[in-house]
Amino acid sequence: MVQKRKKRKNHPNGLTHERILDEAEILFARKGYHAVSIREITNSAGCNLAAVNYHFGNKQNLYLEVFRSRWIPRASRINECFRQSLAANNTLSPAAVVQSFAGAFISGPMTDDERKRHHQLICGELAKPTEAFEIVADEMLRPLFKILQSDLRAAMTNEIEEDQLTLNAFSILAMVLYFNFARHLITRFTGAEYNADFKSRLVEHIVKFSLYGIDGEDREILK
Amino acid sequence: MVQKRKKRKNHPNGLTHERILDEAEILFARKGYHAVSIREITNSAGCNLAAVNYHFGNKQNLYLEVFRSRWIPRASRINECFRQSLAANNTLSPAAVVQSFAGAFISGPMTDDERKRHHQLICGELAKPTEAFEIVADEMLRPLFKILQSDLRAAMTNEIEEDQLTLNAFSILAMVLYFNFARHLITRFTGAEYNADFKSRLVEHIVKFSLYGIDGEDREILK
DNA sequence: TTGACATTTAAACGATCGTTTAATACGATC
DNA sequence: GATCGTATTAAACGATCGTTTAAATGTCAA
Repeated sequence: MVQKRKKRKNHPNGLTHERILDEAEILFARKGYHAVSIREITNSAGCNLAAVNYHFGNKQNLYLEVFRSRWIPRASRINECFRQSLAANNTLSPAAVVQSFAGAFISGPMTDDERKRHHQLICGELAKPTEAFEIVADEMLRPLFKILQSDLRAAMTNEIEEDQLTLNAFSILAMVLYFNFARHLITRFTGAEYNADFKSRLVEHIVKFSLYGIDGEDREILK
Repeated sequence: MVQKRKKRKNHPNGLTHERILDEAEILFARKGYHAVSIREITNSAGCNLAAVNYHFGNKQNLYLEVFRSRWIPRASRINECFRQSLAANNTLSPAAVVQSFAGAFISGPMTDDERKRHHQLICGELAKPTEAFEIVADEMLRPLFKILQSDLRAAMTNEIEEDQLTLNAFSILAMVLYFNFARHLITRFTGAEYNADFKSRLVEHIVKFSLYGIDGEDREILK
């Protein structure tokens, strides 16, 4: 259960411990916790069935470890991307905040496969929360949400109530999550591919909609 | 498997066939398809294990029947509520469209338990789509979405491109679904109860945000 | 009342689940 | 090369899964 100093000459790609986490994430993201068996994971990882219980104790803990060692670090990269993208602007406008936020999630620093896995995992937790949701909410969502809120407040010219600001931030988050989340609903209804063009259109739309609502089209945006 | 003319004097509350559907919906909504066993359902329904396979063939088909006989009719009530709420206005404004739409989903014609079940079921399908998603998308979401789109177009004064209109409708749908969907995320971050007051605030917010974005607070809305 | 059909029941099926065990293989240290 | 702790393995555990079967029961029509 503990590895201190040893290395194995071992498997073609990486340590068993890591291979299990990789395959577990892929399968949990694709099919959900209960639809994946330990045997399925260990077969994909090319190791023995008992390896999961040896390295992670049990299935539930493997699932949590996927979030701790895979999901959270990737979420940090999104946050960092948001932060840097916002810092790149010399003026702090609401448009810049929303654009940086949406861009970090929709275009972001990840490959498409990574992003898909990432959102499918959080999606499963939003749908049927387990203990993993505690990790995600406390370590990622709440800090991110606070930052979005304070950045928005700092960027806005006119006064706004705290409750109103919170709801606005939720609405922005709603669109960002939804456009990742309900991706196959959107492609089904529009026929649009989720390529670079469409994603930048989405970001642009979210910015406009967040600033001016459904009539946002006609106005100037990036000041 | 077939019932033509018979009636049983039977069980305290209703026919076995219906009791199974009721309990199945509750459990599928609460825990998800794979986390619920047939034995759990039949125990809750107070009937024999084999009743599910007798009445519905198998577990998967019971799940689909929950959507066909429970979810879809309730979704139709939401659509009807939206339609009537919109017809109650004498003028067709974008605000009226969004308000009717959001109101139908968030306040709507259902009890809170019903609405929770309803959204948890669709939520599971959005997260990990099964065959049930085909039913939901074709019989409910697509028609509803078309209506929202055409109502929006009819209500708007200035010209707008079709693609832009589609994205606007998606954004409205995003907020409506999200504020039901991520309910426990919102209560966790805001501490607000989902009571009648908060729900009407949500509807009001969605209307304002959809019309004027994050700066919507200061302007006149319902003309 | 009897025959035909619908429904319910108890029991068992084989398959697969998560987990455990005990033996073996390996790698670093002495 | 012997030793010790780590890692991997094959095998089995009991539990539970979805499904099936065959018998019992209930209900209506004749």
